[in-house]
Amino acid sequence: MFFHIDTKSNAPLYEQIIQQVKEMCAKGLLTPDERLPSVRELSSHMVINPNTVSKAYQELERQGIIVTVRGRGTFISKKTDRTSDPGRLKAIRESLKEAVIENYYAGYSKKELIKLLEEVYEEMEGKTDEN
Amino acid sequence: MFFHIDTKSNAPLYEQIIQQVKEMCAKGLLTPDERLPSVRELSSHMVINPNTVSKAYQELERQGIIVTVRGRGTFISKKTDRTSDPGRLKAIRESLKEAVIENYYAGYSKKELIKLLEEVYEEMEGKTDEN
DNA sequence: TAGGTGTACTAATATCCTTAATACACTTTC
DNA sequence: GAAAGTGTATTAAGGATATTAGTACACCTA
Repeated sequence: MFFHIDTKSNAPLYEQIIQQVKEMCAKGLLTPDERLPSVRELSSHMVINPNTVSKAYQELERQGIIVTVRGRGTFISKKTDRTSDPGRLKAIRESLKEAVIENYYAGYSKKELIKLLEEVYEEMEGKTDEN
Repeated sequence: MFFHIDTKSNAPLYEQIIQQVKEMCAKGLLTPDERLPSVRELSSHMVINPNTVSKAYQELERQGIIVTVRGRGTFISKKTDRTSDPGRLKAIRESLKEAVIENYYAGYSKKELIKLLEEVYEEMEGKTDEN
């Protein structure tokens, strides 16, 4: 239930934590109301500063991913549909756009790119085959 | 044939230039052997430092997107298939993974995500409908 | 009360981004 | 050859961000 640091990455530590929490939620490895490690616990385990962990948790709360309760800890939020949130849609399109550009330079076809997306999707969802 | 700065973005100026050059190549708005604006020309037009433009061009050359010729200028490289380049494939998967995670929070289905990818793809390629 | 929670604050350091000014090597044109 | 245009290299400075360190506070639970 902890995270790992990629020292080769240019991404800040607090963003690496954010990314991994979101990824684990999407994968179902973290479920609503589940408790995250405390700030001090996680910081000492990752050998980083408590402030850095706190910064990550605060940003996750700002995004609605987690909820913090003073004196008790931080917990995964209940998932609410946000299909009407234009910001989320824009973020998806932005990521897909980057993928399409990289795909252009890689030289794969449109079909192959879609197949790749399906692969990544199934790795994430654990091969549930609805829709 | 110039680029625009998004002051709201946290992305560094030189990365915004890189992104836009790659996007224009993928869209076919920049073609092989076409000449880019000179470092001084672009920097004065964008009202930024020549060093910043130079940094963007050097990174683009490192990625094989452009070629610089001393005393002549910088030009778009000929496109070569890189389907065997594992780095490119990894970059694509990474972008797709981010899209899938965002898609999880947005609450769209797998079908809808694939449809979104097709939309973005066609916006890029100008609706050529092969494969 | 004791120990665990998240939070706030100030200070210091390191790294990155950007600008500035100058100089050099190369190519093309006249 | 001279002039003007190319990309590049260098040093210096300022600003923003990321990270660490140390301390203190407010809250909850046992």
